[in-house]
Amino acid sequence: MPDSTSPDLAFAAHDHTHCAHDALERAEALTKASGARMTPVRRRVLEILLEEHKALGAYDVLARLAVEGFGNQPPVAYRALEFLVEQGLAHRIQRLNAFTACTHPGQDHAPAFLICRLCHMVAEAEASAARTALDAEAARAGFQVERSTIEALGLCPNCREAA
Amino acid sequence: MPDSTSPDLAFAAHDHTHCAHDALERAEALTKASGARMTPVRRRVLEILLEEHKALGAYDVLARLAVEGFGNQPPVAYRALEFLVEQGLAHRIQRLNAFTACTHPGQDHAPAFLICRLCHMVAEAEASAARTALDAEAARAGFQVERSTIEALGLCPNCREAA
DNA sequence: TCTATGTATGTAATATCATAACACGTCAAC
DNA sequence: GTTGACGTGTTATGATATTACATACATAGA
Ligand SMILES: [Zn+2]
Ligand SMILES: [Zn+2]
Ligand SMILES: [Zn+2]
Ligand SMILES: [Zn+2]
Repeated sequence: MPDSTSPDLAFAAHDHTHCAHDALERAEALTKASGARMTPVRRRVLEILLEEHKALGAYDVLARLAVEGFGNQPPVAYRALEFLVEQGLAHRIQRLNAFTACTHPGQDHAPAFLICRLCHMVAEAEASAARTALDAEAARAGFQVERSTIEALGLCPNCREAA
Repeated sequence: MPDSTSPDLAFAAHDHTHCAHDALERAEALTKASGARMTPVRRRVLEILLEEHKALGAYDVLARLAVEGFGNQPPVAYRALEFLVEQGLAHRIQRLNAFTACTHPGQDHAPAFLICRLCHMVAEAEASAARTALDAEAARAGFQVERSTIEALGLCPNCREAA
């Protein structure tokens, strides 16, 4: 996302090769800067997630890794995914038990996710207004929010038009 | 919730026996009115969920059912839970892969959930403001929201005070 | 009443998602 | 060159969820 006021690019036609390549470069730079180690497995998992704006299950990722000569046991995938999530390079989608590459690495953010129920594309959306409303409502009950999950299921612009 | 402007009772000290009994009665009335069949398994599952303001996994529910002479295979629990969710008598908490009894059956609602990370209590909170913000942000991306999940993890008033 | 129909329940088998525990390899610090 | 931190690989297991099929039960016609 170029800035916090324009909608996410994921659903729009775009040069995805560039989009993915760019995200990977930013990831390399970020990990280098933070001292985190971007190893071959981790890089490859990120590349796999970046292939499409969709969410992949850990076992889908694992299958891809396995045929490429990496380990083929679940922890191999889960650990790399966990690393990416910790580094803010990927997100976990609770609703799908799956993971998606972050489209704005480096911008500290807690987005909402827009999940198309037809084509399964996933986009990030600005969630600060929704979070503010949620935190306020929680506060009325004396509850202190630490993290929140905001995920929407529906129709992306493309599938909506097709229907 | 007495009305949509007061916070959820779940975290507050209250006569829970009455709270649960009342919810069960409303559930009976609602299903009767709608023609849905409140069978023994389904009623028992709702009673189990109503015992506490917490979320229970399907297998926890199943274990309880099994010792009481109901079936002891997963579909027994999952089907009853699915029924209750469809009827608006229970909710699924995505973050926990678990289910909780609805505290306002009959009021058509799509609440947010407040999940205490210490005592594991779950309360419902009014989510319309957050949803409105989310829908608006989604619309900017051309996305049409059909359902959304809003769940907050944090500290309930009791645990917050204790800490 | 009998029987047809839809719905609920029970069960077996399997699929899917996730983690614990331990062994081994690499690399940098000392 | 030993130590310690970290990453990877593997085994085993645990946790969550669904498919498929058989059986029981309610209720509505005939
Ligand atoms: Zn992101
Ligand atoms: Zn779509
Ligand atoms: Zn109560
Ligand atoms: Zn608490």
